[in-house]
Amino acid sequence: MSDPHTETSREADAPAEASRHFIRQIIDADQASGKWGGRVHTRFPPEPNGFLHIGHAKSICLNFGLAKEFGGACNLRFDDTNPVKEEQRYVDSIIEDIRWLGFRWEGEVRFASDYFDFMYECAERLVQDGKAYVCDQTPEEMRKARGTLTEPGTPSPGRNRSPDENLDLLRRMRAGEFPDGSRTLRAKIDMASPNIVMRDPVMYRILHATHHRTGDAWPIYPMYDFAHCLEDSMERITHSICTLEFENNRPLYDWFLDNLGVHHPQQIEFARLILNYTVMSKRKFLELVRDGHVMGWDDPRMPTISGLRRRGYTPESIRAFSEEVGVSKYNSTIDVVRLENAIRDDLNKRAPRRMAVLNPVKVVIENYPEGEVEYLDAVNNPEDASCGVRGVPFAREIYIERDDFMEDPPKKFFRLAPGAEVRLRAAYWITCTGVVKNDAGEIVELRATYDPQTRGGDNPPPDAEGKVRKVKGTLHWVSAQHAVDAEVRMFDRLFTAENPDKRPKDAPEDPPEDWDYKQNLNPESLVTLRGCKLEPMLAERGADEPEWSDGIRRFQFERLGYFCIDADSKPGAPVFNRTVTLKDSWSRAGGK
RNA sequence: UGGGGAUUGGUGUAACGGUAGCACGACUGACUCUGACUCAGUUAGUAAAGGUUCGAAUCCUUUAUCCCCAGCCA
Repeated sequence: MSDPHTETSREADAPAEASRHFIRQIIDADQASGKWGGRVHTRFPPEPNGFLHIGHAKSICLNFGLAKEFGGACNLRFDDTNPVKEEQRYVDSIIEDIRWLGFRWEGEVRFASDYFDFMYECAERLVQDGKAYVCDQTPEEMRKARGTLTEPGTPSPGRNRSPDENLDLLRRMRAGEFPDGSRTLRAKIDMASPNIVMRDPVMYRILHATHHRTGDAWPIYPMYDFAHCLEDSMERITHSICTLEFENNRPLYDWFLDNLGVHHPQQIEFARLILNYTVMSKRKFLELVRDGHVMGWDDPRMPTISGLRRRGYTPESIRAFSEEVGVSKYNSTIDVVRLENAIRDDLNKRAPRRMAVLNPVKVVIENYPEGEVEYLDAVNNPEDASCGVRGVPFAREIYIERDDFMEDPPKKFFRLAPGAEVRLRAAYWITCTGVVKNDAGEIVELRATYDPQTRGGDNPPPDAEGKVRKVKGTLHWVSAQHAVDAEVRMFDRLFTAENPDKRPKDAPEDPPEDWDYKQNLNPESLVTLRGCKLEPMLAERGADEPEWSDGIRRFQFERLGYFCIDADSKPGAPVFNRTVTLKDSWSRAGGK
């Protein structure tokens, strides 16, 4: 039962040593004062109008994580108050993503639409109390009457209607008597408030739309500000955690809750996650998918949870990342290398090593007997001895990486070159003895000799003077006759600019409307390699290959990076996705 | 120009009137059958100016900069 994956997942969270960020401190204080009777009840309230992204993952980890940490509970509740934008398929994908991230919610999945009756009752009560009224203004009229940031608004004519008249009108709205957009129900607060949110906000709008759950039962739908606080209240949420932009709305929630005299959760705002080299809005995701810049919402280049999953990210790495970036009210930008680092860190410990040659060049080992094959033991994971070894076939003809050979190498090039000796990982030391080129001058084959005394990659015995020969470089390789062909998709960041939304200074001036973030798309974000050569173990699941909790098979291709098997794979035609490269101080130093 | 938030090394985040710490990055070096991992070391910060105090990142005043709000979206 002690499979290495559950162990790692426990380590990945480690809230005990985690920093006491400001929300933890608030809860600490509440627990100390007994404010909620020791209760901690949070919720994650997505709108089912798109796929979840890494920013949501941070919120999910926060809400579910806090509940777990304080022995409380966290609800999953869909904020489905706008039927024209919401769909069941989004509900399904969101549920899948949260489960995949490893979180379980309290009770059943909840929906704002479950509370529509209650919300409506609340609305009638506010009308009866003279605190809400039906407004007949058109959207344009309402906008003009709202005033500006510096000027107060002017009251709607409907503002002084009697409660009885308002109640009658509201009931007729609810009965479906009026066309879309003809009337609204508004809270009677303060048209001169410096906080525009408080200038008689709309509570209900008329919308004859079919809702994905309530069907045609309702011709009116509550607005977010009115609905959301009541949903939290209904569920007796203690800590209602949301992003910074809702800070302005908090006084309005307070107003609704206090005037209704219902359970009043504490709202706490934190800064949403911003990552560089990517975009993070549903509108842009939709656009990238629609225009074919990516293959879909789950394209491995997308920062969606489904995209990261397909890319090969593990739930553990995303949870660790979320914890590591912290929680504050400062609008900071996180470097994507932090995310890449999180997945490297996890996969380094857990991913079995395999050898794969992506850009192959053949090497013929001239002094190795023709027709002979031997199986050499290769370590599956140097980080975890319990993973054991596997047999890798070796023969006279092998493939190595084209980049691992240079005819005229610079200093400090530890790989293969004419006359140079290198180690083949887990196999023999070879020395390059020749280069075969075609008429175009391209290298088509390398010739080499091997040293039988280095079998397994070991150092050869000392020579007559007691000196031991050494090599600096170790190359990965694959036996030509045993190699399995594969397609490998090399993903890179989707945008070349740190902030894709920012117009570069050298962008053409006119017409300025012509420029948008898509100009920053990275044309090389996907490079598909075909005819890659894999060691045979990669073609089938080996006995020594661990089972991943989500069924996705992930590997380290030695010296290259981490890769996973894509769902596009077919029997005999495997497709791998590159999750992330290994850190490479050679190329960083300008080696390549 | 109204209101609401925010500002600590390159990046992110602690310190809550008493030694500015941690992580990531970068740079050195060690180790190495992955130029990976690991290990050791170096680097660099309180937005500005005043004030209170024995003592200020922390309290006060002023300034600067950034973010959010004028949907019948959430």
